[in-house]
Amino acid sequence: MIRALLVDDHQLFGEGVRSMFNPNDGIEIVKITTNGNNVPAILSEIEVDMILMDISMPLIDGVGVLELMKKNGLDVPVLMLTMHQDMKYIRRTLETGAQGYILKDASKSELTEAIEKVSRRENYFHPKINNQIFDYLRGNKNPSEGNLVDQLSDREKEIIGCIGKGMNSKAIAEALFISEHTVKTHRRNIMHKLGVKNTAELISFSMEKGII
Amino acid sequence: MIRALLVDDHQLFGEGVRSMFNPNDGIEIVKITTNGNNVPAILSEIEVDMILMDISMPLIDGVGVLELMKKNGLDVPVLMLTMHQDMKYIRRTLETGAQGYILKDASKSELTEAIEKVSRRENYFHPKINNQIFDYLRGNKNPSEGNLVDQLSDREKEIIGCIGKGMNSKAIAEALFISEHTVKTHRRNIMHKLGVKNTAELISFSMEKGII
DNA sequence: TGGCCGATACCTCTAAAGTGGTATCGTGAA
DNA sequence: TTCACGATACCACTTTAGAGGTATCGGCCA
Repeated sequence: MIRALLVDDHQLFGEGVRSMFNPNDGIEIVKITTNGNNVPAILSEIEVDMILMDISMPLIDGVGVLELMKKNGLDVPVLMLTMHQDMKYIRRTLETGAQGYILKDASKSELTEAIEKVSRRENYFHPKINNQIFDYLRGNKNPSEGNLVDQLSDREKEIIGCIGKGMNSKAIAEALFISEHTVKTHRRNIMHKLGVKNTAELISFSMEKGII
Repeated sequence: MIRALLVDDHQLFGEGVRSMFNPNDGIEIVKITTNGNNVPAILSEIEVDMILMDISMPLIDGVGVLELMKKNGLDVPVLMLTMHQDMKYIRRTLETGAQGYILKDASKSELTEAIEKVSRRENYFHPKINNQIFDYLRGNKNPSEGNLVDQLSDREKEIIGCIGKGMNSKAIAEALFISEHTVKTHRRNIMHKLGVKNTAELISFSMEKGII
């Protein structure tokens, strides 16, 4: 019997997955938490063979929980649960070292297979995200290609956020304690990186990609 | 026993919800489909008391399915399943006439209550979305306040769409066969109606509200 | 029929965005 | 220890957006 901890902020999804497995599946969700910050505490109390973890959560995201676990020296294999919208994070999470990735629209049999593999510390990647993995590996060899969004620095994303709020370059400069010139340079670099012509396209692109 | 049809592109979520209900809950998911286009065909084959429907789906979204049902004269109460990200669509879907709305992070008991109410053709609104509903109703009674979006004419929405694509006033003018002056007047009127300062805020507001 | 409003159009002027450069500094990777 | 890169800063210039007006025309509704 594989004992699994489920970390997901969607109660409905969590309880659904739990009741999906019956004893003869060889898998049991022994605990569900909606707050990733509780993971270290839970792991010190109960023993699990693997963790099923949602990537996008409000309080702390899946990557954050992974980092938290690393910091506390907790070594439990993790299967990340992602939605299509999270695809953009996959590269980030690959570096943090999850054991596998599966899409939330996978079937029960796929999930079962994934849980089994991950609990044995084998890697599992859902077929649909293979392209992302491939892009990532290729991107490492040739960073000039690949994901536009990941080319943005944190500062640049911060600037985009300000622009989206309707702030002009001067207001952004004052808010971030930098010169207006610097803000304009950032804007230019951002637009160049994302391949957009103007502010309107920048914002609509950024919102579509989930940068803001 | 309430017989329900579940429409959701996330297989895992669907199967999870299905196995969450056992016979003594009084609810049974008799069928799951990941493609909303199949709903009319399914309804002609099997009889259900209500439909649980995800809003955001790739092939056809929840609102589209509702419209499709209306067109085919199918009158089955629908409970919409929404995620936080879908909140912006709620106003749009209210007009299409779903019977209730529940968030995907609701608990099993909340879902049970919602399904029971909707199957009896009572309305159910999850507490977290009450504000949205309230805004909507207030907007209807007093159009000068509240609902900013509905003050926009179709032409104005069309202009917003063009701006979001990164087109400047000149390009929009050429595309719509009108003068650049006219486009600028529209832009000004739109910004005034929505109470935004600049293009960036216009686009981010419009995308949040689901205008584009 | 008279008034309201949306779509159209024009003028002028200022502010802001966008484009072309260059350059320094610190940090982290090769 | 170079070398690359992100964050910072500045200059000069063109284009566009934004704000102030005014005005015509056609449809809809009371």
